[in-house]
Amino acid sequence: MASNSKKKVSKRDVIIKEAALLFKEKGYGSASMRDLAERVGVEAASIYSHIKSKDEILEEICFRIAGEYVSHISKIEDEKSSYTDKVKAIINLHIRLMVEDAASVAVTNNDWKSLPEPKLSIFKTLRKGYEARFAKLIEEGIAKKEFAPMNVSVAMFTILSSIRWVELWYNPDRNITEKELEKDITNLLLKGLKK
Amino acid sequence: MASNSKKKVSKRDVIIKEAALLFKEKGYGSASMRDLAERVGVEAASIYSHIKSKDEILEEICFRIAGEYVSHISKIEDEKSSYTDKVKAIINLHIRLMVEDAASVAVTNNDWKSLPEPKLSIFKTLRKGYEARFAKLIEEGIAKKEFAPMNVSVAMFTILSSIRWVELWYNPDRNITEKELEKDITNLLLKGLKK
DNA sequence: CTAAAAAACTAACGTTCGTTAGCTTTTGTG
DNA sequence: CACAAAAGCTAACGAACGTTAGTTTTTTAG
Repeated sequence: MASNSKKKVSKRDVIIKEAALLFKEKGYGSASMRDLAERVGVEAASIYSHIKSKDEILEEICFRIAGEYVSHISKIEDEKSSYTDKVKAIINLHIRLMVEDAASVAVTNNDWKSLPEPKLSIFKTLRKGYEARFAKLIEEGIAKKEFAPMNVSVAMFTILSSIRWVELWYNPDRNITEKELEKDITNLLLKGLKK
Repeated sequence: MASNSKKKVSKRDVIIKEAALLFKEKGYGSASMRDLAERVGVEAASIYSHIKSKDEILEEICFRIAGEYVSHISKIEDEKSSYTDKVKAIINLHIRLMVEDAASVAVTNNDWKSLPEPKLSIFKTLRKGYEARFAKLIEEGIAKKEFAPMNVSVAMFTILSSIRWVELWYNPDRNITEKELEKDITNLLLKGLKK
């Protein structure tokens, strides 16, 4: 019988998804291809029918997530809204990505340092660019008196990293919805920013 | 007699300090004993004159940091001060530890998952206990109307993880002092908490 | 149904890993 | 100075690692 009805999820995607879970659990350096193979239900060597190397998996995870951030911040910059709403949109973006794809976000946060050159340098540049654009929004918000004067880097990094805990804590069974989570975190962080 | 706890910095301490830097840089699983030996200026096998295993180094780092947190929160609980000041004291504790021993704190945050059982379970219990005590302070602060009503877990984890970025960013050469850093972060987070 | 393409398997490669054994050198103490 | 303890060295072990080669099975397409 036909095993695929429509657009099927490729085995490659299954491998990368499972790898994200594994890397999150054990850390990239401590996770082996044989661990991964077992989870996928296949011999270790068979994985190489779908991917070129272990490094390639990490690259794919990190750059997909980085791409999500970068593509969304462009939209946010272009919106005709207050800086408060722009920052709110960034916070919501980070929470949504974390909730929707916790494993990949966690791996990107924790294991990007294991990217091999030259991908490591490219990733760092991407991240630095994203941070610079976020910082600029905060800076302009301060200039327009929407936010209180403060060290822009401190504000930005505090906001960015304050969302990381969600990875360790959130799971859909908890009696708090994504919406409530967003509301509470956004409120907590925005009050601190406001003038 | 062993010159362990006397005046001089033992080689064992040097090894563990260097290991913290190495583990922070590459991640525990990706760092090898030969990497570590090279940094210490010794052959890999010689390290085993001072420590029992690679795992033991990770344990020592994680439990020393965990101990710092636990011992300080007892003092903070006992102080006769407002809940605002208690939370402020916890934030300052986290910032100070991060600035004073960035590498060990980073390793504890990133690599505790690699602790071997039964140490892993013990560590988790320690951390859960610490979090429960911190949460209780926030809860009481809300009850006493010092803080606005909100989800206690969300507030606690947001505060706890918001300080982690300092590891990636802070270095003594930056033109911001630890005091300024403390002031800005504390202000940002406390305003969000306040009623 | 057939044949090619894709994906799985077994086996093994060369490396690197954490660690041990056994010997030599350095250091601290009386 | 004597000499034991501490700390270093070289060599090597077995295990695990990422990965490749070669073969067989499964899936896909005409």
